[in-house]
Amino acid sequence: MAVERYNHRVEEPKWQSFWTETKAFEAKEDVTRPKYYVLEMFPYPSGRIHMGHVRNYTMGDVIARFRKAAGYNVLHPMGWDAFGMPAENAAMERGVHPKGWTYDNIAAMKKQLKSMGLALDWSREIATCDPEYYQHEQAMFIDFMAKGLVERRVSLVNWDPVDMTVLANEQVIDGRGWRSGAMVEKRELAQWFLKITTYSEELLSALDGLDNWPEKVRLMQKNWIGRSEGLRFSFELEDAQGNLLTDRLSVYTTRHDTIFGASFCALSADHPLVKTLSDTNTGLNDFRKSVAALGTSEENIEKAEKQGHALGLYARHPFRAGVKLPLYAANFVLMGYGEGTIFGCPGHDQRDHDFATKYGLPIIPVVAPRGESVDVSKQPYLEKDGENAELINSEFLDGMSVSAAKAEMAKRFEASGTGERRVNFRLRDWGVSRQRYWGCPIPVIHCTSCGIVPVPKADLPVVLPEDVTFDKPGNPLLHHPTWRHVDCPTCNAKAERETDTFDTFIDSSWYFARFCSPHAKVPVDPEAAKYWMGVDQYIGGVEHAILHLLYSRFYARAMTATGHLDIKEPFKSLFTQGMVIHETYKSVSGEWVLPADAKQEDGKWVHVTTGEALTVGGIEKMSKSKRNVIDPENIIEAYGADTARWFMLSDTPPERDIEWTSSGAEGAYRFIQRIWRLVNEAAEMQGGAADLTLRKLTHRSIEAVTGDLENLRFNRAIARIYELANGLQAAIAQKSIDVREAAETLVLLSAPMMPHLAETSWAVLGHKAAVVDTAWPKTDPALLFEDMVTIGVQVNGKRRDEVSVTKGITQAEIEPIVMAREAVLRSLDGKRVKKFILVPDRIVNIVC
RNA sequence: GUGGGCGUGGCGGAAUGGUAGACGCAACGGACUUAAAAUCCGUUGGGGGAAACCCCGUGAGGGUUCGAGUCCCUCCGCCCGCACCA
Repeated sequence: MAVERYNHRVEEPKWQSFWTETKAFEAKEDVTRPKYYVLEMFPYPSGRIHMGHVRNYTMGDVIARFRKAAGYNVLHPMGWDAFGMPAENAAMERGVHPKGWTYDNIAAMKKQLKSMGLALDWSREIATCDPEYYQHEQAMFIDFMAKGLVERRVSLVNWDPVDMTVLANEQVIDGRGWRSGAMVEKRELAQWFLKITTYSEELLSALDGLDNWPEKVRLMQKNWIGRSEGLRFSFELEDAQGNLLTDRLSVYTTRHDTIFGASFCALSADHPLVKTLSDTNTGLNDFRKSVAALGTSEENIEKAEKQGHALGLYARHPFRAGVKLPLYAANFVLMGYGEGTIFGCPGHDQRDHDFATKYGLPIIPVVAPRGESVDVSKQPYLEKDGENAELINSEFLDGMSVSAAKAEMAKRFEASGTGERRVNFRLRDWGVSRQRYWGCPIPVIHCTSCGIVPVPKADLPVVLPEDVTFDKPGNPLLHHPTWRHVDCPTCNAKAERETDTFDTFIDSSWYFARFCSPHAKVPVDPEAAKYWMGVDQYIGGVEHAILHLLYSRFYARAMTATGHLDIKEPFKSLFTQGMVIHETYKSVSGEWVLPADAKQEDGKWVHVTTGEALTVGGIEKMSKSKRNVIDPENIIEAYGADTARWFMLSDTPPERDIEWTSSGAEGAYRFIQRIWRLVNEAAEMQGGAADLTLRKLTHRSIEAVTGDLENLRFNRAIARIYELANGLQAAIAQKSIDVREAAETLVLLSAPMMPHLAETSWAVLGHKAAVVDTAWPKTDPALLFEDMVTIGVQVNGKRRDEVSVTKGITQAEIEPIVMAREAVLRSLDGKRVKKFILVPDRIVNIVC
């Protein structure tokens, strides 16, 4: 009798309601049980989920369900990264209020996430735009201030002219704003900074302990922090007439060994000395402007020639009396690094070489391969360390290795008090002021007599006013008629609120900690955090490798320093999943065409309805502009959440990009129907004989799937489940085998991936308890043991035969068996055996 | 430029230095059906052969090893990060 098809439209909502009603995934602290905290990067409430969300949250969900079944007390929460520019853009474009827009989006996306059947603890839901949440952010900021982790200073900032706000260095990509894509300008503004550089050294060294982070992410953070060990020292300066000036020129270098090869000094166009000189030097002033106009984008840097402008001043060589190094303002020296100055050693640095060649400056070799000569006239010699190079033309350094010369030079500068060893970092402090409305208000007040006054904690939260307008550019908070006018908490005089809001990356830098105690009156309840933190498995996109993941590591330290947390590394294990990609097509006129409208005809791609020729545009990340987006809601409606989940996990390893294909989705759907048929057939079968082959397959499957899920190898786990299903199907066909264990195991092993089908199937198999309350299956070691093993037989490394032998067979035992094999004798062809190699239970290789 | 990753059938991809291509998709052949869909059975890296079986094969070339997709060297190609960092 044919079984009715599995109807996801009935079954999926049914089980989703069941899980909600039974509070199946609500987490409670229980110190008697091991905890497991699994977290996916929470979404920005854009309004609809996309396939990237489906993939991300499916992976986390499989881990959560698997760990729960395996006996862990699982915390798997969800929330909303709800502040940010798109809400304001919607307000400006459509006249809706950011708050209403955001909460509508949250409601819509929550409904969609629920339709995925995620094992989430919704009782812990948080939204960062909720004063319940951001009041704690404000309180912690005040604590950070007291701890010296906050600074307000006027600085050159990255100004995004489209979003009309400041961006952090991390948010400027190729000279453009990470969100708007507009060329970033430099502006001087008073800004709030979080002193992330306090932890430069620690954020770097602690990366070594993050064993379960991708090497790639650790390297990216390492390069971003950018530690270098060098020497800072200063030159005496003189004017064109040789008069000693009172100012000295401070430089930072990592190549102090090459000081005798110095032939010029270069200063950033933004260096204070250059600025001062340019006030009375129009040529220099023009040069400064041309450098500023060039920008720092990738193309510009590649094209830009080294350019300098002589300052008419000279630095006195510290070890060679009478040697004078001309000073230049140069376009390749950055003000933001070191001292904003360098001494140029053209013989051993590519940029310095370019510059010296252009301006006819001396190129003096001071390092050479040991015992050899070197020609640096055409290109610099770049040996930086090792013992195979020696110093030359360098007086007291001659003959030393590079490292020995550095040490000697550092010693001499330190002895004379004109320099010191210095560790330098590329990492800058985190500018967090944003001139936006839809963000967390910065809880300070500006008073003309008291200066900066933090808002007293009793007055928190500083709530965003809702009656704002978006009719003019800039910050609506600044335009609000009354909000910013307050009395100074200290002297009661008229004062003004800070109208900047926080960078939204602050919101996401501690939400994982808030999930431990989302309703606590303090930012984080210490007992709850002690139990749940850190996150055992964090999953998200690699695009957050630096921004979010570095800020969060800083925040954990800052919160620990202020007593809000007691853990320095928030994410024990990190996994960065690949993107969801899909084919693209373009019409002759250059418009993107929906993949559904493209078809192949005589090997050429044409439009389904118009017949117009199409070009294949490659398989790319799903994006609206390329019209290659597949809406998860449609897929879930048509095929069900289990199909979407199964597809996302099948075939492609989770760290790689996965291509969405309709055939793949249909394949997943067919497999669901197939399991359904197998389960129903198995449920109807009575008795039958135990079959050792099936039982061994069953237990090997448990073993393999368990290991694969522990290691996030979802695609392999799925391949194992297919094998078990194939074995079960073959056994059912025989009609005389007891298939119950195999069928039940199939259901339980696939349950983390296809939870709805698993629940229905489990009930069909006669179980009263739900799968979510059922333990992960256990292996029987006796069934994992194989007494026979098939071993390949090679002759001179080529496979010629295979033999089935008892496991653990010795060479003495197997040799006569193998040497009697016809295929082996034929391959040997009468030649004498030189060597007989047995790798136990693996392979035999006969060398002749 | 620099740091990292990757290169395996028509496709996605398996493979602790030990029988390359598990598993899936697609394709093809067959069964069932009036027919189609669904389902089931089978074939599917290339070449040779009636078959047994043989030869070739993991980007290219070399090396280490009894044995290399895996380790080492050189080269080619693709992808990602950073980018004038002194």
